[in-house]
Amino acid sequence: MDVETIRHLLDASGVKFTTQRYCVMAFLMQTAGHPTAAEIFDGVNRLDPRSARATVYRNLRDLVEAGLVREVAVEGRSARFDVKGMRHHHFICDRCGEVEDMEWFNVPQPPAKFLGNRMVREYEVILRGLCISCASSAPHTSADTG
Amino acid sequence: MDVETIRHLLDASGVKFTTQRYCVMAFLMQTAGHPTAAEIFDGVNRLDPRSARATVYRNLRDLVEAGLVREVAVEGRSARFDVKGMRHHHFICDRCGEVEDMEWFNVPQPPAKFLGNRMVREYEVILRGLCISCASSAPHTSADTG
DNA sequence: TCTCAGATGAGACAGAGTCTAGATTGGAGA
DNA sequence: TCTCCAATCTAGACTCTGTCTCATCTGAGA
Repeated sequence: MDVETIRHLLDASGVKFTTQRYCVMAFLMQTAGHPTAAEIFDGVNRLDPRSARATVYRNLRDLVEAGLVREVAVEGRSARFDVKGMRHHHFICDRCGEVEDMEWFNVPQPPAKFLGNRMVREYEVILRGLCISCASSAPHTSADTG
Repeated sequence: MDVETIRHLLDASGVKFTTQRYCVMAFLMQTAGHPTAAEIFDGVNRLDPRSARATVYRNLRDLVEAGLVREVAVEGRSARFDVKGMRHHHFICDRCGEVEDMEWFNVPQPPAKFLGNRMVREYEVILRGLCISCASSAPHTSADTG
């Protein structure tokens, strides 16, 4: 992902372009999984050690607010982040904690009687269970998909 | 929720009954929302100041492991907990951060081609947007649910 | 009553995230 | 190019959340 593309993304979202923000966006775009803030801090500084921890956290928050980055809701102590690209659902492994993207499939809108006057901006499905590598090493049990 | 009911729940899950565990379960059962561990610690000690912080955290972890309590996946620094009762989805307010239960509605199983060899134990839908009270005080915008 | 495994309490410790004050950067205008 | 100023960054102290350790307590069974 080149500098100009990221510059345009930031401009379009009203976020000023800085080297540090570029590094965060570039790291997220080249990383397949859902890195924690600490991993992003490490990754950014491995390439070019110039971002303070506070800067990385502040920029992540700014990018989330601007809608360029998504904070993934998972149990556990540290926030995980995800560049907003293709829509997808998430699969969380019970055993290793890995968060995987699941290809998007349509989910019916919640019935209006349940929503009341809530305004829904987005939704996603979170699936839990055993990821492919943990499932292959686990004793066989029947899956409960509710 | 009386003592004997909770004692039976704990027994049935192989968790030894203690006063501290009773207090955590009772607090969760009488609390409508999704309290954080710190709120549970406060709540338990408001009723009967006898649980140390480590004990509350340890018991919450034990109860989650035993399947009596669910840790709710939300963004933010602190874990939120929920007694496992009726299945439900979750609605997270963008503005106030409140986590609300949404009555259960069926969601189609993810297509097998997306799942691969993953073993799904459970799933839930997480909706985001504005809760009823925030929506009523917000300027009207169209909801983007797609 | 005694024993012992498991649970608890107190507090030190570690990790994750926030805040603050001063320094730096970069765009606008002269 | 220089100066000004607002936005941003850095460093590190700080807070909050959660875990760990170890001495003590509890209660069930002998």
